[in-house]
Amino acid sequence: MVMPISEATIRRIKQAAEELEYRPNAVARALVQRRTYTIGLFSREMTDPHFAQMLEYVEAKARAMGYHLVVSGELEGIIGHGRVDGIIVLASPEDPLSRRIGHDTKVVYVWSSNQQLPNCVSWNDEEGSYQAGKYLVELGHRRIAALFGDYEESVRYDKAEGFRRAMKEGGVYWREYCCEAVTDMIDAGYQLGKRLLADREGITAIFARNDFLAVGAVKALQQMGVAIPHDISLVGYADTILARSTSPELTSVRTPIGQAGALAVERLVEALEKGVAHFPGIMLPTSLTIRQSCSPPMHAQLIQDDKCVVKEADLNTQREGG
Amino acid sequence: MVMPISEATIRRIKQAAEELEYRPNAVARALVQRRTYTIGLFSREMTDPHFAQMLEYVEAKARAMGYHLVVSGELEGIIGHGRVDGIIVLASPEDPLSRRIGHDTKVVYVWSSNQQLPNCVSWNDEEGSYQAGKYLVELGHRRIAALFGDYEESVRYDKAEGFRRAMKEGGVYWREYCCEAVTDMIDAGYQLGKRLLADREGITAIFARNDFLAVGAVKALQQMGVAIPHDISLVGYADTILARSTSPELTSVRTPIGQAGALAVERLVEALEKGVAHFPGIMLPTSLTIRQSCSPPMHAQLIQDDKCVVKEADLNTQREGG
DNA sequence: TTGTATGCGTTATCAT
DNA sequence: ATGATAACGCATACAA
Repeated sequence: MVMPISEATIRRIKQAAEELEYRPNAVARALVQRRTYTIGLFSREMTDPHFAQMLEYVEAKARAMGYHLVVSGELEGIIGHGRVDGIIVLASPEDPLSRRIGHDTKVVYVWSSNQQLPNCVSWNDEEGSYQAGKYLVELGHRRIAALFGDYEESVRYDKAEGFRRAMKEGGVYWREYCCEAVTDMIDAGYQLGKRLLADREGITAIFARNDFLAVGAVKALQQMGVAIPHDISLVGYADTILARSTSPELTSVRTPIGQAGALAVERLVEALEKGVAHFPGIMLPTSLTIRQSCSPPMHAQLIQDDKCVVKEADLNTQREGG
Repeated sequence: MVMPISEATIRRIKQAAEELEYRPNAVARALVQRRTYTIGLFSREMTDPHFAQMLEYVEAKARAMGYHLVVSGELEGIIGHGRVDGIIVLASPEDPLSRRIGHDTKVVYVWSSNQQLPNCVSWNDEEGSYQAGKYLVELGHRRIAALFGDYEESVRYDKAEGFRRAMKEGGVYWREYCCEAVTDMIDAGYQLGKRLLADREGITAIFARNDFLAVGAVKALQQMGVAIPHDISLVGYADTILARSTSPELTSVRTPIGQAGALAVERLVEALEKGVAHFPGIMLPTSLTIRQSCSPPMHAQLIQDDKCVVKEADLNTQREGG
């Protein structure tokens, strides 16, 4: 039974604590309370601007809720040792990596998904890519390229599917550009951009799977004297600082990663403090941050009909800029 | 006295531990050992690509040394509660903020400084800026602008001084561009770039205090049809991903922030495990990452100076590469 | 070699 | 309303 404590006593205690500069030892408290008030954040890529954006929100929200944040690039280090009360995992619950998390560990996943996954705060990259593709189609583009980079990354498939859906729905011609073993995304974008121009397919718009590829493509286009968006429009993905670094600045699909991170903290803490075992999952909308890298296709004469017949002369004109 | 333990016993114990899936409780260990094997990382700006680059190294090094990493944007949260064994502070030891750290807290600072400060892993932004300035002077530039952004940030002064030293030493004309209350560095760079062009002072090279300002300046230059580096050369600072995002890619002063972070972890752990109270401080060299945003001033007719007469023919030859 | 007691700093319980 | 005491899970020192 909890007894009320007199005002005077409270003051006295606080006074003494202040004078002695007493700070309760968090470790001892954690031991007896079985609560560390610490949450773990796992991520494979800390250098990614996308991650940095999220980290800021997660740290701020965790702090606001009275929790500390330990960051790690290795799962084993933070789980199973009573070091953290729960973890936020920047990976899909369906990722093989997630199998290494015991069912006793409270965890919230933050990742892209095309469906609501339990204990997962997500957004839909399929939808985001669809939005990008649809936007280009609605601007009037009839020959569109997608820069996907390497084949490996699983996230690519969602994006590829969304993009394809928009292309099919619009009934336009499209072409996908990939390459193997990408070590440098910007350079990959540059190489693919050059290949795209060399192919002379009369492409008037490009969708890039991420801002790195988009930025690389911008290099290729500008180097060949192709004007953005006049000659070719371009959409990036993730809306990182990179999208603001080119001129013109890039229209880019914005993923709600910051908000997702903050929500993940909220849900995790809720699970921790209210004993909620699972939550149904949250799907956050993606959006398109429209900047200056897209316009309707300006070479009206290039476009004869839906099938898009390109005149040789115009192509040459287009290449003169270099 | 330590007694040797038989091989058989060790195996037996390990076997049992494995079978029972025993994982020692880190909190209880921390309590009795008075060691949490956790270090704190304090930083004000987690979104900065500069920070992201450092985080990766700090986390990796800490993990490699058997330590965990808690990240916080607030100092008070991580110190004085026995939560961490020591902290790495991304600020100068001379920063007012550093006064809030008790002398009982093991701390290593990571920050720019023009002198070796105790318990501080640093690099010299004065030197870095000098290198950038000197590089431009040696390329033959005689009218150089510096983009400093806002007046407030203290780090600016080191950079300003280094730049000025190079200008004075080279005996060239220079001009500094600042603005007040910067909210968006890229935009500030853009605004300052436009102002610079409007001033029509015959500037042939620009030094920017950071990559954000540089990227903004690139926008302004390209928008006004000024060719980089043909008409104006440009040097950024920090060598972040932004420096690789423009075309041409930016020559940028590289600060050894990753290495500094790793070293900070090493020194901190050393202090923790060997009881080293202080270390004299480490000064790491800055360098210049040379890309394609700088060249000798190409407007030969503009430059009467005998130190740098460029022939028109050479200019044309040199431009072919682009 | 192996078992056992004590303490780490706090919270929670019980008795006063 | 307050003081004493037992856990929390582990490491260590000491006894067996």
